[in-house]
Amino acid sequence: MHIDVNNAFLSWSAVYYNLKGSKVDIRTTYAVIGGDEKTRNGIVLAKSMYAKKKGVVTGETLYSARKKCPGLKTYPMNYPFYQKMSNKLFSLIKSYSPDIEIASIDECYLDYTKVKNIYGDELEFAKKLQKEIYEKLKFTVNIGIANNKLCAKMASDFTKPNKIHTLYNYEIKEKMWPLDVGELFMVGKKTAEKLKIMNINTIGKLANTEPIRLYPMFKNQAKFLVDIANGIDNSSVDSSSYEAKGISNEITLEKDYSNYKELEPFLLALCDKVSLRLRKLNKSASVIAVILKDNTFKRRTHQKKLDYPTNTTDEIFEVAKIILKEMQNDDEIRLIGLRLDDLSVCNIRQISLFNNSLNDDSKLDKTIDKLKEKYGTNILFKAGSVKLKNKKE
DNA sequence: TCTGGGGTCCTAGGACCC
DNA sequence: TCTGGGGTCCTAGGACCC
Repeated sequence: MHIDVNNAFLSWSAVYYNLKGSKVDIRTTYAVIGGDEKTRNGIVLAKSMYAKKKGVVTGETLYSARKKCPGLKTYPMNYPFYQKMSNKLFSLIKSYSPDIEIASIDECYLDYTKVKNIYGDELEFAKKLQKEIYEKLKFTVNIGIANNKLCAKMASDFTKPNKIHTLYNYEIKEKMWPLDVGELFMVGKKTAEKLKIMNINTIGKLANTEPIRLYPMFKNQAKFLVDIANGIDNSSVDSSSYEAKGISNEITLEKDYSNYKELEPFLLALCDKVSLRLRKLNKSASVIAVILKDNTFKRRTHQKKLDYPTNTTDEIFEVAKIILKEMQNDDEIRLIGLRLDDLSVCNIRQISLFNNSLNDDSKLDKTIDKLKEKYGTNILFKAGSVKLKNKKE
């Protein structure tokens, strides 16, 4: 089964406002959860069914959404509350089976095969679960039931909200093949465009294409694409706890910068923020990457692999500065980001790359981390950095 | 008041090694 | 007398997801 929260951010904000005593349920109004336009974050993150009916789509600018839907109300994102609701949802589902794979903040897979002999018919169980989620947590979910994860995921997406759909192997032809090829999970915009050029417009058409025909355009992806169009997926529900492979933070700047020196304070703030997250995970990173987006929205990344993993703010910043310098050109920079990869639990201390002394920044970092935990992340920040707004810790 | 932020995985090319 | 084959690691970019 694939369990998916309907309009997650919007539903959860609706729950939040209702808990705060609001008489209005924003799910029944023309509403979106949107970024802040003043900080150049003005896009739609989630929409109500009403707004959707007016043609509002996720990812579009608030400006464009308002043109489609006059009177549209926008509400800010409340990530800490979303995380709480997410945890409650998964705890509830886990009370029936530990065999769940959390796919994102608002969706998970449940391996029902292993508990079917306890709870019985899957459709009946899904109905009960859906009802219980609504009664206890006050939001609706879609549930997809199928023989594998891919088909369950496809099924949960059929019609919304508050629906249960099945997509058993024998139903693939009838229920999935007529759909537009772009609807297929893992077929994004670019792939759909290429397939349509080849006159492959539906999932069914893709399912009945010889992989060899796709090979020139898709190389090793060819067989995969035909497989998923046939509903073939042998992956299992992986309930092992999630471990990040890399962590990053990025910020859209309040204006474009062409002077790279002026970007350094932002870079330092990012190093501070990401390395704090890294230390909270008790990990070190050995790949440091800087991400830049220019005013034409083109992204560039550069990275460096270190000889030893590190998690100190200063070391990461020193490397990041070098990378930033190497990336310098005439671009007008709109966004800057920092990513740490190749994470390990290795805590072996090395002699700092940039100081000849054996100074131990890790002690300083630890002390600062503790202060931040106690008094809030904004209590202390590096003199050379700028204050970042806390969106997501 | 134009266009977020956080992730994963794959590919292709170059350096380097034997 | 003219140029292999196999392998790893690193980097940059692109595709996908929510």
